[in-house]
Formats: sequence, structure tokens, C-alpha cells
Amino acid sequence: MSEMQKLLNLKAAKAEIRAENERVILEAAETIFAQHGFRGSTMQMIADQAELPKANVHYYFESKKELYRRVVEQIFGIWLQAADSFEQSDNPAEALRKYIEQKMEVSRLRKNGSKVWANEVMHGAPIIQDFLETQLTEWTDGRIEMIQKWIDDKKIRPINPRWLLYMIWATTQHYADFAHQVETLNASEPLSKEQWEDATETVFQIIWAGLAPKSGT
Amino acid sequence: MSEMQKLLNLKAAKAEIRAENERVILEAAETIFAQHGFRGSTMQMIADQAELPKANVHYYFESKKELYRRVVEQIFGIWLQAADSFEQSDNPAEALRKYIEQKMEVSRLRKNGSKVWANEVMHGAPIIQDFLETQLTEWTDGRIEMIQKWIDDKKIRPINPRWLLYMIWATTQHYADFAHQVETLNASEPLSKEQWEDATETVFQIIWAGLAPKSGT
DNA sequence: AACACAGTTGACCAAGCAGTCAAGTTTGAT
DNA sequence: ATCAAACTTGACTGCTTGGTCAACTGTGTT
Repeated sequence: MSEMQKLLNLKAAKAEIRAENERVILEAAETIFAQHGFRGSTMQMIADQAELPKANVHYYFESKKELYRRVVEQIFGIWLQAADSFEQSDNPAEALRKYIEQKMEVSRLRKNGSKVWANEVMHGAPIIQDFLETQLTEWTDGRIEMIQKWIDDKKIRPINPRWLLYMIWATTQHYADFAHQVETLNASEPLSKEQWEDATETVFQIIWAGLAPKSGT
Repeated sequence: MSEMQKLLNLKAAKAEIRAENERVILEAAETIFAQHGFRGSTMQMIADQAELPKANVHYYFESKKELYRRVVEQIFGIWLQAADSFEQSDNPAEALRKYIEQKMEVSRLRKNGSKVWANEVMHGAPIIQDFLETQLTEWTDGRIEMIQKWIDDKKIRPINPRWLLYMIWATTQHYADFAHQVETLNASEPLSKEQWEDATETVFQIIWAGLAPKSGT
């Protein structure tokens, strides 16, 4: 083994421990922050969820704020990833279907992330204001332009694209952020696979029927 | 003045002070809870917002939880009031328009209330679970029946009424709960009167066009 | 003037919490 | 065996905060 190789092995082994622990803590933190909000969560709760001593959590993340910021950043990544599905087709019906399906899937599988994001925005986005002002603004403006083009090409009826986007965000995220209410109104049972599919289809159907130009024109 | 009259005057004067102070504190609490969540809000913040000493707030409300419960109950009242507008017409288009308009109006004028409600539900509704299980369930089931009748009468296309209701709730409440995001994406300006009207109209248009039976059938 | 009683308030306290620290342990290299 | 460096952890600390309390004020009655 060369000097370099040894060093790399050591570094790699240590890096793996670090990576794994950070992953575990971030996952635990997402769960706890989603359930109790930032102030309602304690480092002890997060440590217990991660099955680590509290001091160990502080070893990997300087402060509660820092940990929270990392959780929120991760979520924004997922949000952007889902957003890509908007680009996968030039056909409005297909693009919208893909996007709605993807957002519903995120709501189903990453409920906690969605809740943390909602909480953060609801409280004035103290941590992620810059994301909103830069990346989210750019993405939104781009999508609005795209939808406007569909309107100009008479592929969909003329509506304000911005309110359409908000409608899709709101409707799909509702199933994550208000999951507890949705469950309570479903006889306190989580939605079944069939119900998720039905809800997704219904959301798409209503929005698409609401946008499609009158047939025959 | 009779004995009775005197007593009543005194009682009335005192009751008024109490009523007024409770009103002021509840309003302050709604604002603070909306901004910071339950745990993020301190009694001191609420007292400052109400321009009263902290001990005085405790004189009128036994505990932070009690105060919070009162705020949430008040909001549920507003929610139910808005819900009534669903009943004002037998015509689906009119009933839906009224309901959407009403919910958007609540989002505009009672933003804070909506946020507190969202927060409460997102955290598992620890305080208002009974409301969800009784009143909200009953109301929802009633409305679903009503919408199902519209479908049976071919007044609207066949969709799952439940997902439609969630769509309306989500979309309209989005403008309150995510007001900060909406503002940031509006060049950090609150929506103008025209924008509120336009958004309301767009929401109704998309949903109604999404529901209306194909013309000619 | 004396009293009753609701309302007001500054000062205080005990609990809970984020963050620190110093004394450990583990792992791989020499 | 020894060392270095990353990782682990129980015990501790200072600050924040919900809630209490006892003294005080204002008002209307007798």
C-alpha cells in the first residue's frame, strides 16, 4: 500500500461513518421537525429518534439551526427533482400528468419533508428566503412562460398560469401537509394504494378538463 | 335604582372589561401563534402584541394551552361559517362559486387564523382532534352526498367528490398558509385586489370547467 | 370613610433546553 | 506496543420561559 492509498483508506472509512451518521440524524430530524416544528423539537427527541446520545448529534451538527437548515435544503432538492418532470414532454396533458403524478408521489413518500417545508414557509421562511427569491422564482417564471406558450398555441384555454401552478402545488401538497386531516376523514385509516391512485387521477382529470380547449375548435 | 339594577350595572361594566381584554388577547395570540407556531410563541410575545403585562394575560387565560385552544376554536367557527355558503344554491356552479369565493375571502382577511389551523393539523391536531372527528366529518360527509347527487343528476361529470373538496380546501387555503411564498413570487408585494379577484376567478374557472358535463350531452 | 371586588403588575421560581466539555473508546498505521 | 485522529458519551451549565404570587389600583356601594 502506498502512503497515499493508506491515507485514502482511512479517510474513506471515516468518511463513511460520518456519512452514515449524518444520514441517520438527518432522517430522524426530518421526522421530528415535521411532527413538532422547529421550536417544538428538542435535540434530545432527535437524538432518541436517531438512537444516538444527544452529544453525538452535536458532534455532527454544530447547532439545532444548522441541522434544521440541512433538512430544509435536502427537501428543496427533492422539490426541484420533482419539478424536472414538468419538462419531460412538450404535450401539455402529458407534462401536467407527469408533474401531478410526481408531486403526489413526493407527498406520499416524503410526507415529512413536505411538512417541514410548509412549516418553514408558513413562518416566513426565515432560513430559506434566498431559495425562494432565486431558484424558486426562476423556476416558476420559466414554467409560467412555458404555460403561456401553450395558451398562445391554443393548446389550453387562457388562464393565468401562475394561479394554475399554485393550484397544483396546493392540491398535491395538501395530501402530505394535511395528511392527518385526510386520514381522520378516511375513518382514521391512511389512504390505500387505490385511494392514492384515484386521488391522483381525479386531480389530473379536473385540472386537465379545466384547461383543455373546447373540443371542435 | 333597584338592588338588582345596581348589581347588573356593575356586572355589566366588569363583564365588558373582561370581554374587551379577552378579545384583544385572542387577537394578539392569533397573530403570534400564526407567525411562530405554538412552541415558538411565548406568553411574553403575546403580551407585548396585546400591549399588556404578561401577568395580565395569565389573569384572563389560565395557561398557554388554554389560550391556544380558544384561538383554534374561534377559527373553526369561521371555517364553519364559510362552509355555509355551500348551501346557498342548488345550482352546482353557483354553489361552488360562492364557496370558493368565500374561502378565498377568508384566506385574504383571516390569514392568521388559517395558518394556526394548518399548523395544528400538520402537527397531528392534538387540540382539535374531536372537532375533526365529529363536526368536520359530518359536514364533509353531507357535502359529499350533495355532490354525489349532482353527479347522479348529470349536473357535473363523475369524479370522486371527496378529492374535489380537498382540492378546493387546498387551493383556497394555499393563499393564506403560503402567503409568504406567494408574496415572494410576486416581487415581494402582497397580492393586489385585482390579483385576488383574478386568482379567485381562475380557481373557479378551472374547477368548474373541470366538472361541467360536456356540452351537448 | 370604609369596604368589596375585579382588575393590574413587577418580581420571582422551577423546569426544560441548547450547547459544552473532558474523559473515554475505536480504528488503522507504524 | 504505541500513536494519532476521529468518534462517543455522561455530566454539567447558563439561559429561556410558563406560571405564580403578593402587593397594589380603581370603582361603585353604604
